[in-house]
Amino acid sequence: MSKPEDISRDESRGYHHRAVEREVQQRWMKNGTFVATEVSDKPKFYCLSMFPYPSGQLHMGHVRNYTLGDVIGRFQRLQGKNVLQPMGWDAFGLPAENAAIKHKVPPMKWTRENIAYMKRQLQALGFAYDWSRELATCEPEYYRWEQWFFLQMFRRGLVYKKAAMVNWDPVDQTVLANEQVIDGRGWRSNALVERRELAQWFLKITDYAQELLDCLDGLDGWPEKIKTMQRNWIGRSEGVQVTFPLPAGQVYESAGLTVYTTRPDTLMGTTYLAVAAQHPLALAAAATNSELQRFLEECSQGKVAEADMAKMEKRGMATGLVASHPLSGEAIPVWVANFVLMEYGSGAVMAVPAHDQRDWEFAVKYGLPIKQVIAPTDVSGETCDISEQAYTSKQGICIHSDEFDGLAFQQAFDAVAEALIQRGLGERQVNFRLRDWGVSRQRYWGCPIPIINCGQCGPVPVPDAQLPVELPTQVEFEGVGSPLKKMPEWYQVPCPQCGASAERETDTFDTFMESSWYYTRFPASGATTGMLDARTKYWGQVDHYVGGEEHAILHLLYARFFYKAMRDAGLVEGDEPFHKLLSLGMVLKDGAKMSKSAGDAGDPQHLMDKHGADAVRMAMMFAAPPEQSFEWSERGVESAERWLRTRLWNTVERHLEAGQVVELKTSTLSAAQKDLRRITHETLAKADDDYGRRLTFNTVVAAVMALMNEVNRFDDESPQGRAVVREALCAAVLIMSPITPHITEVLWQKLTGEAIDKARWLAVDVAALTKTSIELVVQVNGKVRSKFQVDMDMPRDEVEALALQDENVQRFIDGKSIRKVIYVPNKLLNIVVSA
RNA sequence: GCGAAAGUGGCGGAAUUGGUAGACGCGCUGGAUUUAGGUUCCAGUACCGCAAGGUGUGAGAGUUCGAGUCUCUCCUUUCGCACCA
Repeated sequence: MSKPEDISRDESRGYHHRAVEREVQQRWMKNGTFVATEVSDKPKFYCLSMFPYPSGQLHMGHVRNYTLGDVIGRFQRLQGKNVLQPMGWDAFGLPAENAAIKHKVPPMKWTRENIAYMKRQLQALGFAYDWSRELATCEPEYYRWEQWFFLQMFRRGLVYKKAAMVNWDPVDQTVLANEQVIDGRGWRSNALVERRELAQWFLKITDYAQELLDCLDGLDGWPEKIKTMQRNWIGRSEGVQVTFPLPAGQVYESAGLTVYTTRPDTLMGTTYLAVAAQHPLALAAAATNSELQRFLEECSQGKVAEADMAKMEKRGMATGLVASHPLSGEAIPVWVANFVLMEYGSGAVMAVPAHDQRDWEFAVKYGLPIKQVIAPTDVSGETCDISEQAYTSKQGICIHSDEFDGLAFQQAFDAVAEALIQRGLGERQVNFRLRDWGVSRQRYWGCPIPIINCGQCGPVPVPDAQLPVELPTQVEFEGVGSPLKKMPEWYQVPCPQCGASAERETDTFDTFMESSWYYTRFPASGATTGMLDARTKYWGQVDHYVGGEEHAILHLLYARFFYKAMRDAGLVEGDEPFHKLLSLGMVLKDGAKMSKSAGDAGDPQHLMDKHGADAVRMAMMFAAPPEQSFEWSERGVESAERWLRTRLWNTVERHLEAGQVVELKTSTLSAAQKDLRRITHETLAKADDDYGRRLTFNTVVAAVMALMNEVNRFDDESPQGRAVVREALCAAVLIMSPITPHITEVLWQKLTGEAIDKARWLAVDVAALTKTSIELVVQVNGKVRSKFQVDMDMPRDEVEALALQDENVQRFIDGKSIRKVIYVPNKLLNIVVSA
């Protein structure tokens, strides 16, 4: 047997990642190995990783994301599935504009160059993508269908324009969606967000709020965490809309003031009403009250982000108006309060200070009455002291509420609602926290909104025949605002309806639009006569979607909404776009998230050059389970390369050098041979489960390492010994192949003479898993005192007798009486003795 | 404040159904090979203890023959939400 060091020093036979990876990647490209077709008798498997923004170069977060996706896709190939794994580019977005301003590079050129570089990196990492389906969202042949579908939604009443208070990012000079505002700051610029009023296009995602909520229950393949976050975001609540009549003759002439409450059981405790500063009633009252006018200005025009309002002191002012209680007729004063949101409900609330903490604080501050109408029951054991804080629990019964006294929450809810309905002053209502999706952005580098604004006809859709509305790529950048607004040659067009001179929308879409439907376009790649085609039906739902947990709400909610809208337009089948979702933790470096927003990007290129793509992929998979965030350490890559070279490659080489291998005869194996064979098949079974069900690839690597340790310990050059080793090596290579596809492709060829593409996952030989003897653990009072080998399925009394003879066991039971003995067959015997 | 998840050696992590805690790897220690460094190979490596043995999964209780795993209280960290009426 040759010594290992001989192999590692032999330049011609040793593992050289560069040569191996280049050769294998060229073979894949030449053979079109990963080009997917719709003609197959295998079950389809659509495996998708969230496409990247082409920022310039890959970072370690990309490497993790795409390796995990690739491992899943390649494992499914081995399982005999017809796998589609496409890749594309989420190519619109702010960094291209920033680069244009900074380096005087046109955004299209900058973006295409980045794509070219990052594509080479992805190819060097050996991902099994069908590159024939590559797409970039900034190309007109992609976004023309986005414009087309937007107009479909427009015709179906899912699109509207309104002047709205928007989150204005003063640094990026753009509008942000609520989801893009984090702690009052822009999600990308981190600038303090201001409030501004602009005319905006909106998509009616709220039409689908209930369905988006309900369908979450059916998404068994999604992490509970993500579903919870979406549920909270949608924020469904059940309540009652109550109208407080307004006596005539006041400055605000209206029959009543409508509020929304989830606690109609506390209606009798209402002591004042509060409206938002933007509420029409407040504006009317302010018209004759300059003090109030100043207060409203402070509330609305103060550059205050919504999220900051939470920390603000509660402030308010009486409007002078008085409403009457819908049931008791009592006079109820109307106040303006800065904590009431115009955007939610009706922009007005009934204040019940005894049972709502905000109302309580406000009432205490302004000396408003506090009337308790709910009392804790004796059973609940709760106490309340209204002078200290509000009693907000629903565990209690009504008091001081006339005919409702004694009712519990749900009874009181129903009874009050019924009383209001009968008087025509209320109705049951379901409310959502979710708001419609504002999709207009005052940016250049995005998909143009296909609308022409005509002075006569209003907003007119661009006719389908004129799509796409192409974004001009020859533009001047001055740094602030959109260049489109300075290009009359582009925006001045005749109205498609009346022919009068009109202007194009110069706003572009939120880039979340592109990523809301790209997964349906890969199957229909290149279709020129429609957004999608029959191939979309073949590939259907994405079977496994892989991406960062930071997209839990934004992207995943929009994509679900789009899919339902596409379904209702007859474009796709099914209700949900993503069957299973793998939500990745982040790759951290010195505590910072490794992604585009965090500066230091952690370019994997030098690691790939030095240690090879397989080593980088393996180190990434071995570091931690997918859902967990972890701090990246480059040391693991060196160690992965060492393992691939010394433990895997050299061991296979050594085995092959020793010559031919005879057929394995499982019936005549020695005990040691059976042991190795058992470990081989245990490893296969574990890898199968970890890859397919648990999605823990770190433990797959660990199991193969343990198997190879066994192979290296196994010293048996007999024909059957070598046959058992051959089987172990084949298993190790095959199991590793989704993670390290290059080296394993070469080794598989060497071991079997066949291409690994033709290989199927090895079947576990159940017979090989059986043991003839096991190590039995003997405990005394739960502490391990002895271990010995016994025959499998040895009867209890024999095991017990053996245990009681054991010297060490005797020491611990000596002089004590045995109270009971627990026997777990083939595992453990616990002798319980008294002191 | 509310909600969710997580706390295991020097480090990353394993322990899947309540049954031997620390798999696998990194690092470290010793040895071999080497002119030397590196590479590679072998051995050791939770803590205390010469040993027998004892202790040990954030802290404390509980259930159990037996708890990293289940229950309760608390602490810490991370993430999400945050005047949503």
